[in-house]
Amino acid sequence: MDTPLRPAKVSRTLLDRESDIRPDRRQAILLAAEKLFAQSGYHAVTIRQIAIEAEVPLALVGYYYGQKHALFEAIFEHWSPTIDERLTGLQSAVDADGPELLRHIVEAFVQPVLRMRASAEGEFYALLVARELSYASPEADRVLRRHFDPMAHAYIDALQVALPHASVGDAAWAYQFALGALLHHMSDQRVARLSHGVNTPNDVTSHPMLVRFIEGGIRAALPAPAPQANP
Amino acid sequence: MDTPLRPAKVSRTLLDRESDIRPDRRQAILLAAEKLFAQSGYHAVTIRQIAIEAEVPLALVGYYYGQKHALFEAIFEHWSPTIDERLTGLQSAVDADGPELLRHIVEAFVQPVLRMRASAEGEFYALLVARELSYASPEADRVLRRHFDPMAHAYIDALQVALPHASVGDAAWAYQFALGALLHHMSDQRVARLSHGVNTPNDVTSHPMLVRFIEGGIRAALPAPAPQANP
DNA sequence: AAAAATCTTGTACAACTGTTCAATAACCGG
DNA sequence: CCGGTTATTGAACAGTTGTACAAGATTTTT
Repeated sequence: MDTPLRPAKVSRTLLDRESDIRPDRRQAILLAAEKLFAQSGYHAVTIRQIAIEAEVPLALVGYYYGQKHALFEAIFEHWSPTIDERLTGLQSAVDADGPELLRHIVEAFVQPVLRMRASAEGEFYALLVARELSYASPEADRVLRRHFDPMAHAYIDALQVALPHASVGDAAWAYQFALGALLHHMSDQRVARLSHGVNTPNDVTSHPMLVRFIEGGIRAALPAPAPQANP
Repeated sequence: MDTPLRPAKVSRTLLDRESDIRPDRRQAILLAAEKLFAQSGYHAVTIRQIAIEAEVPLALVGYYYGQKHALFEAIFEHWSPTIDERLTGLQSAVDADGPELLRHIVEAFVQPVLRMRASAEGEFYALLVARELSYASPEADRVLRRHFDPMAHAYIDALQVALPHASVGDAAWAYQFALGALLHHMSDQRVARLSHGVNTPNDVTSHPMLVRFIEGGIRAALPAPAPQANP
């Protein structure tokens, strides 16, 4: 029933020497699970596949993470500091205020995710978030409520600061539209095909386009009396 | 190896009497699979669950549809006429032309899907499309290429007609952003929670907001010299 | 009514699933 | 070097999975 929760690291004298003496197989399992879950989905991946990808024996997966759904949730627990970073980044944008507040909010919304998707470490986590959290499964629901709902509320509140005439409902709709554009941009693999090879999935020129799309979309969707003074 | 492909209906004398004499268990299986696949995902659903949902014995699923992936693809084959309808709807919008062409294209893009999501028959199919086709699995890839790529190309071409200064790449990015907003709006189940109960998933007031979001987003994302004459 | 085609069903199987456990090895502070 | 903790491993378990098959029931055609 009770599986060893992070039993190792605390008793090691020198964490720096870990990589010299023994490879960190705990993290290897987490990375393998992250990659495979992102590529094929939670239920399509077996623990044996994860063990093979991580190059560890099967039983070690259960030793470190217990049941399969605990391994799934451990991935999001591992990345939860990045959510705090996103929240502070949003807070800076809101505190700065100014006439271009909405654009700064959108940039704080989009850029950390795009950077994560482009990095080698965060590539599969970004894919995982985009693909796997849309289901109404108990696992996805728990992850959403625990890790992502607070951030969503923060962005919705920020949108209302930037657009005072928008109601909570309007801001929530706008957030949902923006989130959809962002998440689909993470996981889409057709863009090269559909553009006849012109676009590539990680093309940086798409980043400012996505920011303008979301900002312009929000301005057009919400009934704003006068977004920029023009008397 | 070879399973009976639609063996029944052709030999029936009166299709109208079918419902009187015997229930259409073939369609019951398809509907059950559609519902369960949409709710939990392809790999999370077992053939036994489908059989129970359809109230048929287990072996009947394999009798009608063969292997599991064939049942999955049969769902999209069943709905393929709706894609033709969307294509003709887009063609009408493009043919009409006029100064508000972009808005009509966006409406032709959004409205059939929203209507399908709101209907009792198409509810789960819309969910299925939004959730299950983002993976790089062989099944999803085949469905995308066969059923959805042609429609995507048609919309990208239409966007270039409405915005002559946009390149193929620009139009493809815009289509991807718009598709993301639309698909996430189909599958999201947090909107009530995030809006503190103000919004509901099938609230019709969100429809014009989504249209304005996508149209305004495209206009802002793409470098348009003068979308509306204003000398 | 006989024959052929189609539909229905219980049952079985081999492969795979997540999970557990006892035994062994490695490491640690003392 | 020694007890105690942690890590590692192969093996096995019971349950579930997709799929196939033969036998029977029903309908359609001849």
